[in-house]
Amino acid sequence: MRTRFAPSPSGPLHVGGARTALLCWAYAKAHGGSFILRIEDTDQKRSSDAACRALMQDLHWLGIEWDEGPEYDGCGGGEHGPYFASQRLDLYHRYIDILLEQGKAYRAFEGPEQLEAARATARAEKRVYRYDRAALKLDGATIQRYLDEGRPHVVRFKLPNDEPIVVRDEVRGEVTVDPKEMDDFVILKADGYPTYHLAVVIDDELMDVTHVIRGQEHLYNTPKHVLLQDALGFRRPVFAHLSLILNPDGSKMSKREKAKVARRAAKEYLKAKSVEERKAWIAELVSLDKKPKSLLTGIEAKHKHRFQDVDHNFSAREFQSFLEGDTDEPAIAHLIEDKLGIDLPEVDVQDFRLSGYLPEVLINYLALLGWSPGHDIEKFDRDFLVTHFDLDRVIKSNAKFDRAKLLAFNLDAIQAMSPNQFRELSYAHYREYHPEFVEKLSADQFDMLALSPEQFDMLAAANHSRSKTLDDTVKSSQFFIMSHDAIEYEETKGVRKALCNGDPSGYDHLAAIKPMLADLTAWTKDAIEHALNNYAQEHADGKLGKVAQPLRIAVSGTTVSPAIFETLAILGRDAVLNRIERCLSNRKLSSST
RNA sequence: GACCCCAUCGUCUAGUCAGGUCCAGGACAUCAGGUUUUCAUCCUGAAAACAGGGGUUCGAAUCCCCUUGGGGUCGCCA
Repeated sequence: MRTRFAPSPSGPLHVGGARTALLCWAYAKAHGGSFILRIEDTDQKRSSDAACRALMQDLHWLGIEWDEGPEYDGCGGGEHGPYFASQRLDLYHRYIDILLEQGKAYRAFEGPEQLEAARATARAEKRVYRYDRAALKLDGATIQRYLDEGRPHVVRFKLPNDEPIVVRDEVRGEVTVDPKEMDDFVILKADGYPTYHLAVVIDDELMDVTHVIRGQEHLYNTPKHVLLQDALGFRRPVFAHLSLILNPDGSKMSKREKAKVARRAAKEYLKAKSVEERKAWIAELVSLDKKPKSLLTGIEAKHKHRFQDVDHNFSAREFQSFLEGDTDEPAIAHLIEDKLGIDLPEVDVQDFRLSGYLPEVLINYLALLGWSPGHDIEKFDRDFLVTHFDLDRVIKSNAKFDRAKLLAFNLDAIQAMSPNQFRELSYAHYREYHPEFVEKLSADQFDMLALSPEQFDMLAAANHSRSKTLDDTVKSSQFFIMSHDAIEYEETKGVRKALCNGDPSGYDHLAAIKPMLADLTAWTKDAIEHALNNYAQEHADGKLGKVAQPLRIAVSGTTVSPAIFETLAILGRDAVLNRIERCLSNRKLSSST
């Protein structure tokens, strides 16, 4: 048995697509069959090589390996190629000719504008638009004349009769469709490319695909495919239509979700700004977008790893229309994300990869979102999927994507790692997606740090238990790599309480601890721990919190950091003393005002 | 709007096909306690659902019908 995933390479791989691919793969593997990747690049305008590569990268990252298809890092190959629809044009035309000859299809000369006008009229009259078969009534001489003139035209499939079409679907049972609900659909476009319907039917037949597993949005296409298969004398594969993945608000999961969040943040940010400031800000974003991605640094560097359809080069006007909600262009949303330092909801596989989710966790969660193994089992790996997956437990209803649950799964997986594993994965992640972080860690106060040394081990270890994603450390460790001057002390209740309350106050403790730390013979975690514990015992009723919190604030500016002993050890003595001093002088500043 | 699909805690689901063992089980989220040098973890506990209405049946979350709600499709996109 053979399954296939047949995406169009027109954008990043969406989690919905990833799940379809996953379940196709799992089904094939569970039944000892082959899984095929076929690129359905029949839309010349929207397809791109970059998108295709990105797609394969994402599938590969997820561990969904195709036995046949385009070759990529050990995947692909096979005897049924080519695996790009765009390279199979002659094949499609062969079948088009047959259909034409047998009168099962016909040429139609209406242009897109003409059809759109007819649709608009139908809409205005509250009618359902169906193609009126005008071209079918053309006589042979006219058709010949049009062809001689070189008029652009499409080929339409002629619906054979009025018999209801019954499609057997493995998850939904029998689905019956009245042909009156359909019309003579286009199978060959004016540019000579087939439509999806024709390509998919021919490719599935020629590639011996036995099981078609795809999203529910294709359910309504199935009768068309079945009709085509019958007309061409092809066998009918088994069909299974998966339910959809929805946003938390119930809408179909899409780029809209990102746009919504980015738009809200941008509006919030721009709210208090003057017209001039707004213009300047937008101009800056526009220029940022124009920069070649390879030159971006720092937080902008994330762009490099995020595949986007094209280099857009937005104008200020396009930006405006995004803000007004007229477009949901993800590239603009990401520009805002990077500029404002906000987090957009992940919807594409690459988003999750960049956010530091583990592929095996995403796979687990995605599988669970369309299938259930029963027996209250919900944590499982690839092998389990392959041994247990079957179509009979595929879920019929749509599911909302719950990022909180995914995060919880990711946390569990990270906590289950050995310290070594976590360190290695973290480092690989930083190097790939946060090179500036690694760079700074190895410079500045950490001049001793290169690749594996204790300092980094300590940082990883100190963050392991508090990480939900591989990215968490980067986010929460910024204070490590900041220059001392850049540390700003938060003006929050917690900070004030820890620093000012009590007698002695946090400031007093800091002042007392500073010389003690300066005199420490060895700057190690154990030595620091020993000294601070002793101090707390003698001067703070044994309450470590009394000294840990002021220290934490002094070195990080906030009340949150890894465990204090480790934090100080990683930071190094000079940095710690320097920052304590800064914090203390800040006291003088605030008390004088 | 037309056609089609779907319907158990806030969310994902088990249970539905073979009606009783289900005053409905698990997970995430939430809330309350506890552990902890902060955050995050971790531990304990609580609250939380068979969409509504009709049937069928001794008996229905499970079968049938209607209503309601949600989703999909209606492209020379896939």
